[in-house]
Amino acid sequence: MSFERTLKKSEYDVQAIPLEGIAVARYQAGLRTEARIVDATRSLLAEGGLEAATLKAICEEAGVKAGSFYNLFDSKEEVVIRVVRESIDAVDPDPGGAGTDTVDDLVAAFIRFFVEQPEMAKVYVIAAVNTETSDNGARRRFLRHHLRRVERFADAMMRQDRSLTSDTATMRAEILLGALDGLAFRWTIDSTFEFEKFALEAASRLS
Amino acid sequence: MSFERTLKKSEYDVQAIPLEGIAVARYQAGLRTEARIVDATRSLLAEGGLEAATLKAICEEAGVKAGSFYNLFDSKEEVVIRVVRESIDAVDPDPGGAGTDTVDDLVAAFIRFFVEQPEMAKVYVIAAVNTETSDNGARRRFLRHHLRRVERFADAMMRQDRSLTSDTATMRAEILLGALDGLAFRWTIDSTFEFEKFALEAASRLS
DNA sequence: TCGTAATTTGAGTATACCCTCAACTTTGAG
DNA sequence: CTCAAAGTTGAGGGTATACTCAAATTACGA
Repeated sequence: MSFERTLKKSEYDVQAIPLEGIAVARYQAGLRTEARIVDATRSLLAEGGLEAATLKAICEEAGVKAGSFYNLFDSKEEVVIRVVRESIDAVDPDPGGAGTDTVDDLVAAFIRFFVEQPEMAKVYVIAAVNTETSDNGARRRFLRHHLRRVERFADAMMRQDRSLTSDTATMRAEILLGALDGLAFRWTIDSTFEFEKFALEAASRLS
Repeated sequence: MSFERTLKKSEYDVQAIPLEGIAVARYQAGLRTEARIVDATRSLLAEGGLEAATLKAICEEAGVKAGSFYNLFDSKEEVVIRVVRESIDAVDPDPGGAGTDTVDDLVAAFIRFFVEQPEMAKVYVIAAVNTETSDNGARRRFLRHHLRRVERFADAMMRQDRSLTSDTATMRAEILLGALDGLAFRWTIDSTFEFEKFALEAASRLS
C-alpha cells in the first residue's frame, strides 16, 4: 500500500499549472474529452441515477474508450462526485460566500436541489450512505460538506436573531438540516410525498 | 413475466400449514437449516453490514451450500429483509399494538434501534434508498412500514394532546420522524455525532 | 518539420456476484 | 420397512462490474 497517488490530468487547472513541482501540459483534445466525460456522467446520473452511470455507459455516451477515461480520472467515483458537487453548487444562493443569505434562502436552495434534480439528489444520499464503510476519503468529503452547510445555516440564524449563541444556533442548524435530509429521504421512497410542503413546515418550526 | 411466484418453504408457518391449497410438510432438518441461515445473516449484517453479507459468506457461516439456501429462500434479499424487520420489531415498545405507547416511548425505541444495532440500522437506510428504482415490492414494504410508524407516532401525539386534529398530528409525526431519520443518517456519516442528544432535542421541539 | 509527450485505443484481466439444477441423501408418516 | 417428498450437494452458468496496458496515434511547442 502506498500513500502517494498519481495525480490525474483532470486534477490540474486548465492549461498546465505546476503542482508539487510537476507540470503537465494539457492538449485541447484532452480537455474536450474530459468535458465530454463529465457531461455524459451528468446526463446519465440525471436520467437514471447511479445505476445508469456505469463505466460502459459513460464511455459510450462520451464516445470514448475505457482507456481514455482512466487517462483522465483515477476512478469512476471521482467523476461522479465531481458532478454531484457541481450540481449542488449550482443551486447555491450565495456562491461567493458573502454571508448575505438568510435561512429561508438556504432552505429554498435545499428544496430546489431535491425538486429540480431528484436523481442527482438520490445519488448524493446513496453515495453518502454507501461511502461510509469503504472509502474513508469520500466519507470525509461528505462530512466536510455537511459541516460547512451547518455553519452557514447557523450563521444565517444568528444574523436573524442576535440573541442566539453560537452553540444553540449550531444545534438548531443540525436539527433543521437533519429534518430536511430526513424528509428528502422520505420522498425518495415515495415520490407522491409532498416534500416541499413538509420541508417548509419543518423549517418554520425549527428556525 | 409471470405474476405467480413459487412460495418457498420459509414462507409457511412451522409445520405444514396449507396456503393457497398447497400443503408443505417441513422436516426438522429444513427448519434447523433455515434458522441457521437466518442467524448467519443476522450475525454478518450486525458485524459488517450489507457488504459482509454476501451469499457466499452467509452459506459458509451457516455451513450450507448455495443450493440449500435457494431451496428455502427465493433470494438473498428475502432473508436480509426478514432479519432487518426482526431487529426493528425487537425494540418495539408496544409489540402487541395495544395503543399504550407514548411519543417518548416511540422516540426512545427509534434511538435504541440505531444505537444498539448501528450496522443493522445502516442496512435499513441503504436498503430503503437503493431499493427505489429496482425493486418495487421492497419499496412498498418500506413505505408501508414507515406509514405504520407515522400512524403510531400520530396516535401517541393525539393521546397526549386531545386538541390535536388527525391531520396536524400526522404532519407533526412525519416531520418528527423525518428529523429522526435525518439525524440518524447524519450519524452514519460521522460516528462521533451525538445522535441521541440531538434526537431527544429534536423530539422535544417537535412534539 | 521534428520529436516528445499527451492522448487514444480496445482487447483483455480480474473479480465478484447471485443463482440454477440434476443427481444424490435423509427424513419420518403410515 | 417403505417410499415419496424434503432436503442437500457443489460445480458452474450467466452476467455484470471497474479497471489495465502495451501499442498506435495525434497534438503542438520549439
